[in-house]
Amino acid sequence: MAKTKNENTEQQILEAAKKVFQLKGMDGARMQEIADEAGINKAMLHYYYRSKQLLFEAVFSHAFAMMAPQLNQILNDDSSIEEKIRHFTHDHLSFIMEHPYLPKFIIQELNRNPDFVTNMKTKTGFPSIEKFKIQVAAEVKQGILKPIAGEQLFINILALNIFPIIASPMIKAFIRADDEGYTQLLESRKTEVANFIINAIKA
Amino acid sequence: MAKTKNENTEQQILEAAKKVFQLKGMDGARMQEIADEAGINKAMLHYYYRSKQLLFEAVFSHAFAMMAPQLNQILNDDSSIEEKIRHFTHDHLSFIMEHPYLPKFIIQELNRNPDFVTNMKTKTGFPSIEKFKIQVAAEVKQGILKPIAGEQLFINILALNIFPIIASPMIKAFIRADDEGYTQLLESRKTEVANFIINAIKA
DNA sequence: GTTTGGTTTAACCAAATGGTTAACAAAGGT
DNA sequence: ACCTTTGTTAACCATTTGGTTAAACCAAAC
Repeated sequence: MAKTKNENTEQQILEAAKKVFQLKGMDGARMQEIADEAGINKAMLHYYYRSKQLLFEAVFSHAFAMMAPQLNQILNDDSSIEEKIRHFTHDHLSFIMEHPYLPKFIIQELNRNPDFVTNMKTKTGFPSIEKFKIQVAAEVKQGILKPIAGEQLFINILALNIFPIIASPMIKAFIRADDEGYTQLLESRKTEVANFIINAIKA
Repeated sequence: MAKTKNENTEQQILEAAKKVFQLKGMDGARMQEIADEAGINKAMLHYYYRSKQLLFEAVFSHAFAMMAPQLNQILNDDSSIEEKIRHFTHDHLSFIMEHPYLPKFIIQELNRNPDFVTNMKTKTGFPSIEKFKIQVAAEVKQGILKPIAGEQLFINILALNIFPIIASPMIKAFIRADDEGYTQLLESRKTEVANFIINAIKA
């Protein structure tokens, strides 16, 4: 059997599909463009992935799988809330600065088809917020933190980290920054966001 | 001239286009669907708006025009930073809770075509952050606020308000809330977000 | 060296898409 | 009454879209 090229091709298709889907979204992506990007015939896409929908789901799952472990870091780690916040904001912002299309893509496509999240929840490794909520409640009771619900704190952390990435074109316009200036602004946030949050919640 | 229906029709088209474009985005929207939604013939869309692109731009401008005044409230009002934050977070979150598709739509389409923001910047009424920056610097110097750059504070305010709306499907999944539970969570944020921010920055 | 079975290609297809056209209807102005 | 302008419709059009097919290709098994 001819196996020389095949493992390669399937991977090449996935890489090309990631590129195109994450840049243009499901609706804006064209199978022909993915084929061109992969340097192969359009029929090959269907040979390996049957349909646009299935190829898209492969890409989406892959993208989601890259984000999930990051979240588990803050949700299920054993350090204190303050330590978690300092580590997570820094690491996570560094990560999405290098993959800005990941959160854009996931959030956009989840808005397009909210039912999609149902599939995700069944998958193993889907982040659970339970432990984090208990920990926050405990530290509030101990007087370490000002009263706050774990959900709200979690949302705030994500918001402060992710929003500047997904809304970058709009924010760039507001603050009149070029790409370099904006990168520098984000660079500052790697430490400033943690200070901001901790000031907000520390008793 | 036949005017009986016309003023009506053009508006009906715009309303239908808003609905469809804001729900599905430029790429996902179909001219036929907009025509159906408006209860008219597809040719009428082109009669009044020439092309999909121009109809889309009409919708986008309209959407942006609804958001801009809200931002000018926090950027150019004359009250103190603390007062601004309390008023803005409450009013703005109330507003986007009633129009959740507005920020989703604007951010999604700005990511699809970042050059689009250039057109917006030239329009009158495009929010400027200058006054806000000066005010923040002044209050920091007076010792009212902890040191923070105006841009960063502005980003944080927007992030805490807007992110929970645009990422709602994802967050709903994380915190395992149904629609009602999520609405309640957002309802709390109308006052909690202001407290959070003010705790973070007040000296 | 021929068979074998996965791989790759070019040509093809039906459906959908944005857009156009030509005819028609309604309304005013003269 | 007649003509012009504006609004509306149904039929049509070229192109693009995701998807299919049948034949060619090619490395290995026999």
